[in-house]
Amino acid sequence: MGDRREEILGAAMAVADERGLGALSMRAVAERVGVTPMALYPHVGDKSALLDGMIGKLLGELSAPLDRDAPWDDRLRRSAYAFRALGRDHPWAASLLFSRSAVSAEAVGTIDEIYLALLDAGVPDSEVPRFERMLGTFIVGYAASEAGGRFGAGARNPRGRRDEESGKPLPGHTRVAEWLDVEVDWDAEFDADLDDLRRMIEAAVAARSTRAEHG
Amino acid sequence: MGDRREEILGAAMAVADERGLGALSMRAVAERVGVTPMALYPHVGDKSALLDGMIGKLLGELSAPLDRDAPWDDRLRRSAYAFRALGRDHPWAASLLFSRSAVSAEAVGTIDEIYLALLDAGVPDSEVPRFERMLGTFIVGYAASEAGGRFGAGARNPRGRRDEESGKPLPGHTRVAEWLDVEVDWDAEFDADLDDLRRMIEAAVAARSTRAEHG
DNA sequence: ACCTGAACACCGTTCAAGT
DNA sequence: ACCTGAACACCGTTCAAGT
Repeated sequence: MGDRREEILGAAMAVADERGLGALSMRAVAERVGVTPMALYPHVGDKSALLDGMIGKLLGELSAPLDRDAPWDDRLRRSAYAFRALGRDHPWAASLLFSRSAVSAEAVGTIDEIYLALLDAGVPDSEVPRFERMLGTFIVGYAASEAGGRFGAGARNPRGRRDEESGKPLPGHTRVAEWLDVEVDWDAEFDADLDDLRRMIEAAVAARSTRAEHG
Repeated sequence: MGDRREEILGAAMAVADERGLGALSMRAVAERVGVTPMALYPHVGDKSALLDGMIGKLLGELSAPLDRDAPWDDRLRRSAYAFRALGRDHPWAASLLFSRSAVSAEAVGTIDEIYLALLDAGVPDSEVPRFERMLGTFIVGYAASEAGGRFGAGARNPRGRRDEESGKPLPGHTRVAEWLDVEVDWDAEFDADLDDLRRMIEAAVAARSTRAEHG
């Protein structure tokens, strides 16, 4: 039934993996399936729906590692890793994750894991959705930055202390110049960011309980 | 000289603003300028270069509000607002910000403001670039989520306590269910997120100075 | 129910030619 | 130096027709 659909989505993902999102045409997918372009439409809808289907399938395969006995921050970290790995294995997905809110529909299992981790951390119920959105924004953003090239090498350090074109002085760049030329370990940076976010969550919990005591 | 180029980039931005990125074709831009499609190429390069030029121009216009006497967190907040406003006024830009590392080249003034704010906050020089990337990832991600629909309404709360398709239980969703149906004030959420990030920065500074005392 | 083939209205980009 | 016009190799999607 949805068998052919699954085959088509798989073919589309393979095309995107191998040749990029720009080469993903209905015609290319059809050729890979061994069928005429028009034969795709009854199964996956038009191209926009095909893209939705692709990220849906991808997120559905994102297995949430249970292990509910592990500490909340380990579980959170594991979910973050899984997401980033997904963006690394399928760069075309990173940009799509922002535009298709279908995200939530299929990633609902992973989002539930994050809710549970935040609850275990002591985040009040009312704040859990916001923190999930915040962490999700950062994690998806990090994956998209890597995949898309926002963390471009070298481009960050304008040679010298002023912007070449405008001649405007750049005192901030000057002060941290020595740290702009170092090669960045993106795995380590992601870890450091997650550490800071974990501490942020702990601090939010602590602030809340302090307020409760004095209130 | 670059006069015509500027005119073309302006026309391209107008087309994208009015009719979306999907309707941005070389032909549409050319028509708006009152010229043949091929006349664009010497001035802005091919379509990929045109897109680079568009976000370059946009980011160049992002005026960094100086006011260097204001507290560091106010300045940081103002930069964050400016960026989000940009994504709101030009939704097509949000997705492009991840893929084009040209970002940094033109936004270098704003990045310098953020460096200075972080330095004033007491962040050690070596950590400033990482925190800037982290904040930038979140801010651009937030703008992209809004523009692209990742923060989709309603889709977040699977009706009931289980995923309809798989039948898997969703205990996290169940516990926070009442907070998933409330209408979100995205301005307030952005403010709350920035507050938490500010506290995160303060905590990082405090942790560092404590370590220095005991070391 | 599922697929094909021809056709339509678009693309980005090339090339040779015009002034 | 700057632009045009015709052409090429693509797109997504329609429609009527085939089995």
